Amino acid sequence: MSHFGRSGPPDIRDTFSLLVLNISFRTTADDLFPLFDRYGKVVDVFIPRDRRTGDSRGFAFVRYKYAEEAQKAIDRLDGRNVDGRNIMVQFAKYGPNAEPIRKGRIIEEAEKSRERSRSRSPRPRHRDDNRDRESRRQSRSRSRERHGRDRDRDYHRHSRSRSQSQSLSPEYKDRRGGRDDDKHRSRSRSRSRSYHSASPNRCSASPSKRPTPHRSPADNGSPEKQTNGKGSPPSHSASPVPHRAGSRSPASDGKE
DNA sequence: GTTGAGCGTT
Repeated sequence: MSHFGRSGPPDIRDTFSLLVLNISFRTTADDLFPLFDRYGKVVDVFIPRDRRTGDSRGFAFVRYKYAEEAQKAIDRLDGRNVDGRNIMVQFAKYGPNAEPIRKGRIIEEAEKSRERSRSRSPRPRHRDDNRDRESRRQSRSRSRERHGRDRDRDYHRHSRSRSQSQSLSPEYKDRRGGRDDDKHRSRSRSRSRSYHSASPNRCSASPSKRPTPHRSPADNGSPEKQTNGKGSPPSHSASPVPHRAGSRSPASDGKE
């Protein structure tokens, strides 16, 4: 029972994946198994680890055999204090193979055909009510990236095209002299996490609305204006020598 | 020893 995630996925044919977030970094699958297993039949528990360090990322995946048990576990374990941290249990949105998951269950072709006219609603009894989930921590930490686990992906992204510089230095913004626009740009601090397959319903945005607002051509024409106008690159520093109170020289360094 | 948004492996 302690070999979760060591032999790969056992069988995700009809298993419901639950995503457990906000778990302690010390929490292991073995610790979550008894907690979730008491509410239903847990098929497997997996906690993604870091490739470099191998530490837990802070979230785990619990696969249930039945959705009803999974839902019960969510309602029971969601917001529960585990290892000193309030864990958040919810249905997984994406599958291990980048497959879309519906209510924690991987969408299969067979099921899609079945939706033609079969079960009206698998669970029409209750709806996802945001009772105390809304009380989840609003204060999102400013530091989304601690070590840079997305660094690998961003690294490649930068190589392709960094038209939209996510990290805009304040100095660079002053150079352009357009702070107002920056504010708007700062608003859309989307992580730009383009998944392989996004939900169609969510992508049903108006075509007229441009998802990627390009900056005004005027800004592009004169992205930066140097007061000197000489065209000196900003990389060059204007203050070469940081003279100190007693500018010591190698020639007269004999005395302190 | 630390961190704290999110979506997964043999």
